[in-house]
Amino acid sequence: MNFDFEKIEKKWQNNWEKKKIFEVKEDSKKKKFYSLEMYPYPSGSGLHIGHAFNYVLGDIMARFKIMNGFNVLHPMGFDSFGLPAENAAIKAKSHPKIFTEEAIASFVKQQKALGLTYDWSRMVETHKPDYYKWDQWIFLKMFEKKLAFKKESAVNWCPKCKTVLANEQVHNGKCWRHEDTCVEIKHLEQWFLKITDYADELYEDINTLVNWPERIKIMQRNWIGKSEGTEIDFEINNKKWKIFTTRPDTIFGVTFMVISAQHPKLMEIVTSEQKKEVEKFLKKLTSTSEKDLADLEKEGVFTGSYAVNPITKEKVPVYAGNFVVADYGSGMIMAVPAHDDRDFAFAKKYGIKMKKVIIKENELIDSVSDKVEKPFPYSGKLVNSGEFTGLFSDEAKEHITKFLESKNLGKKVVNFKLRDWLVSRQRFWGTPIPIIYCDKCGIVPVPEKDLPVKLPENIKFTSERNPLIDNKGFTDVKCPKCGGKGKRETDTMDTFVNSSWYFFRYCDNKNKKEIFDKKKAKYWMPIDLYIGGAEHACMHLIYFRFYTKFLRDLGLTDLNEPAYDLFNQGMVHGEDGTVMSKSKGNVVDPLEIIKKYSADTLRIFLVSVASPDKDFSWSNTGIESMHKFVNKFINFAINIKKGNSSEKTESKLNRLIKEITEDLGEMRYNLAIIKLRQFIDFASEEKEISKKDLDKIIKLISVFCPYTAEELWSRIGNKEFISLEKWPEYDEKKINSKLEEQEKLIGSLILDVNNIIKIVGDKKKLFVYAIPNEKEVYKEAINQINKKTNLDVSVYSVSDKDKYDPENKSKKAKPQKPAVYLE
RNA sequence: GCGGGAUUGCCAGAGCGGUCAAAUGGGACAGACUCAAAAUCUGUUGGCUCAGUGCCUACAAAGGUUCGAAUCCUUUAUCCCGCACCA
Repeated sequence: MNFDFEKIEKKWQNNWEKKKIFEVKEDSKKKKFYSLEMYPYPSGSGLHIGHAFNYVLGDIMARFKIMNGFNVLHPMGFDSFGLPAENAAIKAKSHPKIFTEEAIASFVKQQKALGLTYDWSRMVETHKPDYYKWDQWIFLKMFEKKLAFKKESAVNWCPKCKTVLANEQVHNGKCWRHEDTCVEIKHLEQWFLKITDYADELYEDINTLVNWPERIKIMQRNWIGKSEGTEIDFEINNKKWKIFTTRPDTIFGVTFMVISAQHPKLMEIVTSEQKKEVEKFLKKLTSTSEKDLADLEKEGVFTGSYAVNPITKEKVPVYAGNFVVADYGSGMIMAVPAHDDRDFAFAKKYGIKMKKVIIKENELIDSVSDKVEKPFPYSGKLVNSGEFTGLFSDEAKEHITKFLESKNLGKKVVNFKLRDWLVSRQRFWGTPIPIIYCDKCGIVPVPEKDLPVKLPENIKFTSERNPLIDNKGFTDVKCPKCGGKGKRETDTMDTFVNSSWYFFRYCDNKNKKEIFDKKKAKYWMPIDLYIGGAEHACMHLIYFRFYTKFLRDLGLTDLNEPAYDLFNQGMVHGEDGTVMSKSKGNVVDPLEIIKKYSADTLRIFLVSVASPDKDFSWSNTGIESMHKFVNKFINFAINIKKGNSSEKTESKLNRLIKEITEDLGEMRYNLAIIKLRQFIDFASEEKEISKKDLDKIIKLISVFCPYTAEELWSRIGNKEFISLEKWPEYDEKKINSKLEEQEKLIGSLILDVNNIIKIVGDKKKLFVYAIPNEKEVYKEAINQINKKTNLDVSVYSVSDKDKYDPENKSKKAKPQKPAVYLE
């Protein structure tokens, strides 16, 4: 067989490219489908098998949709700003752009090899000024609306990345890029995006994402962390201080207060007598900050001040504590040691008194002792709570809050765990923040007409710090307001900014006048199917929702959400079942696989092992066998005689089309492939098949194996690209259930015969005794039975007088179960 | 600690109330072809019984719901993944 995969792949790649068949335009007459895989960071080590899996999943859907008449937008781009390229450049004393563009070229080459239906004319590269210009533009819009702002706060600093990180980029106290590196807490002035303004909407709209995986939604809900409670004013030194609590029903149990050690106004509370103690404590904190945060014991120190409980008017001591989060709520809490585990631990340690105010609902008030042996942090019935005694927690929460509201001492509020997004990075290879500092005018945004603020080409990585700082050509500018001396901001933006809206730019990537054309975006958006890994649940997948909502508020889109359908693919593990890693030596390189087998073999194998949302392990024998199947398919298509299809073939083919069409729509690629294989096993045994049916069969495989399909398609005499052909339709009427029924009967007969042979040993002749009306079924199948059993077959009806039946087996015959005799 | 998800035959992986001793692939074994091998094809692959439609034990473990459970519920165990002092 003359089928050189390498040549064929090149040939069709070229043909597709020359004819630009995957380039698309808006067409209001056609239904659109936006199929998107998360764009990669173009790392120097190239495309790995996980990328390949990701892209193939999306590509199969894209191809399926194209063939079903959709106008399919299937673009690809690169998240090409970022640290690895910068670090490589520092090492080689070069420019990150060089590394980045080399890496992109190699990515593109590999992606093209995979036979993907990308519209390359829409490629987006975030490190190019014509892209990041619009990052800056959005930043200015946010600045205008006070959503981009600068503030000093305690921030996460990764000593390895030498930059600050967003909350989302800190996992277990470590940097997301450096599992072995604890982040440090630094107090710095940094740029933030006010994502918290959208917290409630981001939280509530999760409910509209019906086609997102449940676990991603749960993760986002946890991350945004909406909780409803009460804000209460406590008086400290004649000033009101707010606290947030979800348990206002325990307010009679407050025996102390704790203010966060990081609270910016901590010192206002600290009395002069306690100042030394507090400062000692704070020092100790910074030295422990590098320890594993999770194991920190609850510690604190008395501030010297007392707070007045707004309801009981009791005076309770105020502590500074290490376990109170500074920027959640108001950074201060009311402590109820009898009903909270943490408060209990703290009170025990410092010998603070406790007061029981909640008991179990079924306990009697009088029978309860005042001693607190362990905290009871649940809802219950109030005791020792003045006029509220006897109420259940839920009603008490309401009544107490109303009471406070009536006295103007508190109110119902909603709080979120979500923090503002820290976007400043002290690194070179990112989007410059378009801000100029002027001694006279302060913070001045770069005027829109001056965008983009370009990264200089001519830079030197001399010291450890961001080379922008020492680049006078970059930093020294005139103030756009007063014309005086100004200095540019040298921090760049988090790369997650770039990826927060790239999917909009695909809709109109060459637009020089606007971020994108509203009409074009309206046509293509939202993303119909977004495929990527689950690791972005609380980073990219929150940010891109935030940006979409912001763009909507700018009037650039009507959408509340960028993607209503999200799919998380599983991980591809090494053959040993563990995560692929160089050190384990179990890495599979897609390029090598393509070379050894073919891109089609790789594609179809990747989606054949398991359901695409599940992790699966690479298998060398598995890909081997898939390659055999691809070859078998080719042999079948080339060698089968083109004539007429049997009724059985037609029946099976129509059922196959029906089922595969359903499976593909639901992304059950693995099941579709099984059915396709079974069909080919069957069809290979057929004498001939009609050209029309063969066409359909090749179309079915084309979504998995596009190169092979194109080649076969043209070899059997078709002119157009199969990639653009119409998906086959099935004819329900051709599905012959009678034939299917008969096949089942023959199958079970053969099973029985084999079973008997297993027991009694080899035989030569088979006599079948069917009940009269089934005789014909078996008669028609004589050849088939013979082929499968290698026996000389005779078929009788039980009522046949002249039948050969020496042991009188025929009397055992039943409907659907003929009697048999072997000799 | 909290919250998700998983647990199927030698392995991988379908199945998600009856048609299930459980698709499909890999592996293993046997057979056909061949001088032989590779490729290809066929069969077997829980146990017992047996010239077949039978019985038993089975889908992590134990209970439960049901006429009926791999499939639903409860508890337990193991594994994976997220969040971890958010008041």
